[in-house]
Amino acid sequence: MTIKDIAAHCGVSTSTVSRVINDHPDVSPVVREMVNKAIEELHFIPNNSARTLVSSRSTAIGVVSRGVNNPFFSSVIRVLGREINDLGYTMVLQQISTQADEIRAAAALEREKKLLGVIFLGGRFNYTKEELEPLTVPFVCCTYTNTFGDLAEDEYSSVSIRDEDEAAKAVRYLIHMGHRRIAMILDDPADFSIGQLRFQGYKKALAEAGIGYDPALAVFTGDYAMDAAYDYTLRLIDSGADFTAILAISDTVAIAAIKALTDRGLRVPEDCSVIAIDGMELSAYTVPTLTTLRQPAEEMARQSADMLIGIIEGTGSHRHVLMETTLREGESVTAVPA
Amino acid sequence: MTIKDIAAHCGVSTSTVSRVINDHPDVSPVVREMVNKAIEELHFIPNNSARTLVSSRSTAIGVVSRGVNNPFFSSVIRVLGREINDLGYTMVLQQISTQADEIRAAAALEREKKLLGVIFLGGRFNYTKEELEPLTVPFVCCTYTNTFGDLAEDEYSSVSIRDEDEAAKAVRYLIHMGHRRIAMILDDPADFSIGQLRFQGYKKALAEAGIGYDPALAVFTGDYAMDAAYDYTLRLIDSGADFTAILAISDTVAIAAIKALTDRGLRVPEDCSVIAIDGMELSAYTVPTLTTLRQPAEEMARQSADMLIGIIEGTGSHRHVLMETTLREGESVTAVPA
DNA sequence: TTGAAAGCGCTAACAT
DNA sequence: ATGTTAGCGCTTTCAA
Repeated sequence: MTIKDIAAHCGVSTSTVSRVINDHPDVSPVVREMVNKAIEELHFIPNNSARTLVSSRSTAIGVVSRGVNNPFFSSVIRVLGREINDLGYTMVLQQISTQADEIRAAAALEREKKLLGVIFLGGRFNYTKEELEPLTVPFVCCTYTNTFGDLAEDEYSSVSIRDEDEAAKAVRYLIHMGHRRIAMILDDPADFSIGQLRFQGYKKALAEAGIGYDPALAVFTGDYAMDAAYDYTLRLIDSGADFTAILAISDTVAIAAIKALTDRGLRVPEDCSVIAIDGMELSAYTVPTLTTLRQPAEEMARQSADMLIGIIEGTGSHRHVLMETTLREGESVTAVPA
Repeated sequence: MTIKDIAAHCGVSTSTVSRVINDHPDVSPVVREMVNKAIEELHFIPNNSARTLVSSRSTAIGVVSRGVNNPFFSSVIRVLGREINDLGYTMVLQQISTQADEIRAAAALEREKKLLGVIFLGGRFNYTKEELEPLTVPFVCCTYTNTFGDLAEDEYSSVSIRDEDEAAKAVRYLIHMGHRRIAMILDDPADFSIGQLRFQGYKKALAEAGIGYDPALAVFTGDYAMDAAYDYTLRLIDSGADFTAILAISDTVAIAAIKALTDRGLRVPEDCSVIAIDGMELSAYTVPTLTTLRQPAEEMARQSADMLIGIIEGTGSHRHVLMETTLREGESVTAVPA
């Protein structure tokens, strides 16, 4: 079943059928109607490869997700897939490890799959112009932005939260609840990524409140793995450090931390409060439920896809969207007895 | 940069270049070497669309995942993506709701994207030959098999666990621990799917042990959603039903159930034991950690992809692989005091 | 408004 | 072992 069959069936030329398929003007309503009916009846689906070949224009949009075990990304990817499909494109998903280079991966993918654009999930924040040369299609950073790099604002798009501010917000909330000895569990304080920004926010909020930063309360696990988060929290406790609250960089890290606290006989939140940033569904059902700053994952995904496709179709331009988290109060934070 | 440029650069014909690219024999080592070098140097990447068009053979493998919120599937999809890529194919992912028809989705995808084959995640167990006619490429059912349908064994592949047996195993474990009043929380006892099979296993194990099946202890939530699981568990408790243990159909359902028990002042496992089937990483860090039958998600994904590609490449044939779960003992099950 | 015809980049006979 | 050639299904000038 090809465009030829439809043409023959309708007694018109293939070009006319092509025009109908591509919504070109210059086709009489009668013919258009007829062709559309034939397409419908004969269940004709245009050959994507042929279209791509001749117009050298695919429908592929790449999604490069770094840090494979992040459940937060799962929901983002789900929405991304739906949105990309609904708008008539195809998602090409590539999941790479935290160690891998997302730019290289995207550049290779771009050439192989003729990508129209790329959405990055969980990349670094310090891209340089030079580094990005191999990538010739527009891209949007989803859940982060190029804080530490030298990219111009109009060279890329981003959808993110103010990581520094949000972490500060979490700490302020703890301080508001009377906590002053606040630990933080994160991957890496100097990774030019989310960890670094949130760590800055943590220190900033402490400073604001006149609380000195105590390195003994900053725990660096190297990644977002739960086993590491658990182990390092145990060490923090066993070190004899004095703290009444913990800010965890993610919900999963928080859950592991709560487990560690519990296993050492500390009650959450009575002996130690725990707050995180993410807001995954599951953490609303843990014991205790997690108090967390909820990122609007679905909305961020939708915006990313829409923006990229807008740019691809020439109807939009590069923008930088900042979203807000919302505090989802659970049972893991309590006020410090005066 | 096309095959022509390479040909010109090397002073050979395009067919020779094509042969090198496609690893055909009949090329002298010298020429092959030269062409490969040129490809390398000129950073040539063959145009996928042209290849697909002319050979009417794409590299696309469809993955249709039903039941979008299943975190268990996330890890399966991750491995699927990696495996499919590594073997030189492209994963086309389509996530559909539990209400949607995976066969229709796959058939549409097959035509649009010229799929070579399909991997189904979380489909129904009762396909009929007729129903599958629109799907003309080989497929494998991952994490389930066509127990209730009329497909011949050599018409499809599957990688699954013995759902009935595994559920029975879980119940036997509880019985072994001294429990006799055992509730089960599942989606639907007659969905021709995992729920139905595991429910049968539950009843079978009870019968074996001479324990009567009590409908008051079977909770049907309609789906795998955590909020429903939570609500229905509350109702179970509030109904005054008498039970000392719960089998949950999945880890997430178990976590929601534990939350409900806890919120009603029941301690897990002292007042009620909970066991589940899945074995996601996160449930090893909940309070209490979940006792669960771990499904080998990664291995199941790998096998599914390898089998399908084997069939596509003509080196394998349809098979039905059954995997075993392993008991991951957590803290959510305890023996009933004698 | 419509049709004829020239490719898009590649593969696979078929020749040589 | 290598080259010649005819398309794959579609879009897009260009001409009518």
